[in-house]
Amino acid sequence: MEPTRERLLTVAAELFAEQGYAGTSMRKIARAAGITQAAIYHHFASKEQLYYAAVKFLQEEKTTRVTEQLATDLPAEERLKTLVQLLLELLDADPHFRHIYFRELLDGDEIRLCELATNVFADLSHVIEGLMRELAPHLDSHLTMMSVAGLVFHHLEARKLSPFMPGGKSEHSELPVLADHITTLLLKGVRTP
Amino acid sequence: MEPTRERLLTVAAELFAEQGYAGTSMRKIARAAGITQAAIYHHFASKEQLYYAAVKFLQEEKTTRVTEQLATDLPAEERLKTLVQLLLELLDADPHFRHIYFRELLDGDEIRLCELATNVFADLSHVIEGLMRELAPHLDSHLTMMSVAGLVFHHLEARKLSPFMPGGKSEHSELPVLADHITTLLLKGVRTP
DNA sequence: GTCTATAAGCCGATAGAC
DNA sequence: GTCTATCGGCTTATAGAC
Repeated sequence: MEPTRERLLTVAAELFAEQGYAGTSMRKIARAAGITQAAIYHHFASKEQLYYAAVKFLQEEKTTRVTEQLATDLPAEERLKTLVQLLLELLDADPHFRHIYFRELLDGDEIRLCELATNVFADLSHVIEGLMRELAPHLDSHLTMMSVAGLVFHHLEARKLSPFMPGGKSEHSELPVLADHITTLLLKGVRTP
Repeated sequence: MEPTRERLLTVAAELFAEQGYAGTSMRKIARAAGITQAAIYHHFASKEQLYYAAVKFLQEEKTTRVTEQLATDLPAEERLKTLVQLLLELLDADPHFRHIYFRELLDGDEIRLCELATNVFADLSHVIEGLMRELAPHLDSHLTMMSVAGLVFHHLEARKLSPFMPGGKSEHSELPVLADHITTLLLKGVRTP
């Protein structure tokens, strides 16, 4: 791919993730990419098309590592631990992807959400759903998978809010602490010591 | 309160929740409120002050019902069921509040998140945290409380995405189904049938 | 492939009449 | 308390030179 086009996609994805669609102007993107605003239109027909392309670009090659590391013959409980830890690391390292996920959940129409599910989450969600079916055959594996996603995404994103909530401590932002909490909750619930 | 001011707060809260801060213009708000854009400035000094006031307005009297219904002498497990069900109903009925929560999580600075935690969530979060401490003394009650919030918020918001994810069915959008799933997961985890 | 220049319109905010 | 009119600036997008 042409370097300018790729640079545009990179900076656009960052800005859209940080400031949202309406909050990001073509001028900001151009300045961050080191060209003028008019030059963007040589690469993309409109702001909306640039947004779509940037979101798609941000999503590529995101899920391979997780699916690979889960294809082992370890017991299901161990694979769940690995899964939660990897998801936390992956999404912690990529706040832009996380933010775009939330923004699409809020603003995305059916078409974009369908694309998100099929193009980005397809492999990963099937692996998670399969693991949950193996681990908890008596539960609805779709809902269990969505619970895993909700726990990971929300705990990571709520670290900004967490210090102001009752009992919030700085350790609650550490990934191993979150991983241990989520894994324990999923495996045993709140009742079993 | 003057009726125009209250109408402004209502429509502004809706628009900010639906389209975000940058995506909502003073002209849109004015049109929805039935006055001209300039007239808003008689009631609020700036767009930012209107946003703060609208968010605060949306948040008032949101938590009283939950805290009241949890102040019973039922066993802790029953109170958890009631809590999850009430939270789901409350947040399902108020998508604007839900969206503002996510938008503040993404865009809010420390000051606004601190205000959110103390002005809006204070009572409710303390009640939930206390319940979780009673129910699971061996776990970190802060993290358990944040998990409850994450599960409820995410399951409700992800209903738009859910149909495109593996195993997604229309029943997964029904509140009793979600309530049962979340409660079971919290109480027993995924392993116990 | 990038530039300058510009069109056409929306933005937040203000001034002043009523 | 709401209006009309307006300012200066920013927006997306296009035209045309290089």
